[in-house]
Amino acid sequence: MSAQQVSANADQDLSDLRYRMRHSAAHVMAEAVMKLFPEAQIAIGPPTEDGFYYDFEVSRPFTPEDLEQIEALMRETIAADRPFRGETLSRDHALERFSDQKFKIEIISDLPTDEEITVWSHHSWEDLCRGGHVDSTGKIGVFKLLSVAGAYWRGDEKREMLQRIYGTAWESQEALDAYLERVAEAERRDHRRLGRELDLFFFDPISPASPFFLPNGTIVLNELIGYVKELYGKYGYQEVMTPQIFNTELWKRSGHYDNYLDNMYMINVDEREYGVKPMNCPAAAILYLANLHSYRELPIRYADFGRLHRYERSGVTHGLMRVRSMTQDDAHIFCTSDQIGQEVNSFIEMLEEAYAVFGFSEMRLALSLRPEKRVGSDEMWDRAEAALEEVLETGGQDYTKESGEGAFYGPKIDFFVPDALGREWQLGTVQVDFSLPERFDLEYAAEDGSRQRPVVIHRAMLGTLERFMGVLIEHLAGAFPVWLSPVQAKIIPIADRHIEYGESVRLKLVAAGVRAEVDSGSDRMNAKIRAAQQRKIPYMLVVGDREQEAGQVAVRARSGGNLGAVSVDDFVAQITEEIATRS
RNA sequence: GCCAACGUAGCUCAGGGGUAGAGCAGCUGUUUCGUAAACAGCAGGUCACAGGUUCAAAUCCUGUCGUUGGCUCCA
Repeated sequence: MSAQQVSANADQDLSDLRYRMRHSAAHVMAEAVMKLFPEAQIAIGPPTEDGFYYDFEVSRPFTPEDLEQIEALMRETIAADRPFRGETLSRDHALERFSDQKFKIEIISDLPTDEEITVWSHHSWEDLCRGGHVDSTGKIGVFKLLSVAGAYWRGDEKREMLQRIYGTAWESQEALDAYLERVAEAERRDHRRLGRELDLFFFDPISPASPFFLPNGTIVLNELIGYVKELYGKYGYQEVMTPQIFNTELWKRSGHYDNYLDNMYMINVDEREYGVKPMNCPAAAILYLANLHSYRELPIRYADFGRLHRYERSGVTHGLMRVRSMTQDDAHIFCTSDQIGQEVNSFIEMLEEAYAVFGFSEMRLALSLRPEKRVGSDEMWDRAEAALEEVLETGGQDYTKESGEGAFYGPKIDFFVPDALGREWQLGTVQVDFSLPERFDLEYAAEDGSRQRPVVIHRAMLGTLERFMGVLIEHLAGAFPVWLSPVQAKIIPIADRHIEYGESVRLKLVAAGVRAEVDSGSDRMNAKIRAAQQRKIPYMLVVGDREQEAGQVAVRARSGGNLGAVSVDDFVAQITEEIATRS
């Protein structure tokens, strides 16, 4: 066996141990809850990525004091080191055993009749469970209860709201501490905190869930857009601009009025009803209709950075990650069905080029296939799904197929990237649409002179730019590469007599297109350096007598350390190169 | 939308029926300094908002708004 295999096996053993510990901890927690709340109805309690939870129906919500008591009881059970035992029961026997537990009865009743029913117990407490436990409660390791949250029974918002207790369990105190440290680090990377600290954006209740971008944040956003536009030049897109508000007629035609009205902001003016756009696609269709199109023109790629507004239910918004006012690097490609493959391929190529620049390596791809409720013929779906799948297969990317998850109008590929806490967010997406061309009666003149229906591909590369910026901030912990940094170089005069020289350095940098500022305050150099470090400014240029004398700047990098003095011209050349190459 | 917690100065937070507090940031002055915090002073508040209880409410109660953690949702 190779060393690699040994370590792979060790990883497997450890994750298996954690699974069993956490699953066991959930049982022990449920036992403790039942002791304190004998009337509790217990639902389910699985292990998770970092811990475990268990859902309960109780007469009142759990308090922090309850959690302490539950923890104390759990410690007793763990200290008593009760062995876990499994047994197989008949269906009737199981129903009888859990006769006062309505959720368990529902689970048993829903099991296929030929399924074996197993019960796992430690000491006198038992739970319906397919198994996967440590040998005894003493082997549960180090655990901690974390929080209480509401959760619907069976994830259905029409069913009972249960109380879920989250906990975490690890094989050692060190592993638990490391986990808690990871959580603390994630908090330090939280884009909402960094957004305030770096003066990027803020929120105000006057427009809930809608970010206000300060000058610094606007620079980052505009740099992102500038980069996307650069790629658009290379990949053959044309930018367009479309209105913000449309007569309801448009939304009825596009299907949004029937399918998306709950998420739209509606306006009544002159006794007519208008909708603020939540998506750009219908406007793209109107643009397409403005002219007759020949097959020779296709594919037509219209890029639209229009601002969108969606009413998101309260409780689902989250910093920049889920907002009500947003901009996407959205585009609509009008092409023949034969061109779907190459268009999707070219899009993914562009996306990978861009994501590599941002250092997103943990991307996940999902291919979402036809849902039950859909438009278009089976033959069209066959072709579109096959086209997307072929692109993924030939591209060699890992991806998961998610059946039934496609949009009603066509299949799609989504690109997910995790935030600081490991929660995944969809950024890029590419979606084939058979519906829009039908609804808007889009046509092109084919080679034989006949009128044909084009296909529309909706695609967003960075996706919603607000969300992209949020994920990017967490990914970089706020330390933007030079090209994205709001301030690229901070000039730090050591004493007041160096301000004038510092200003001359600034002018040279600004002339070269560099965002540079002079810190002309009366703080000591050390304090100015500290302030610049905290702002995560990539370069600090210290100027004192020596530099002024020699026409130099003493360069300090954000990453720490004095890089020594170089001539102003050399520094300008170096930083402009770094900006131009987005390195 | 649902369950829960939270909302005090620009930020981070203390205070919890009887005069509104700290640190950082800001402003003013002094200091002019060589690679992560000089010193002093000043200013800063409808304690989210609206009702109620009380002699008295930032504090207790109710409602509203917002935020956070989950759940549900997410073309």
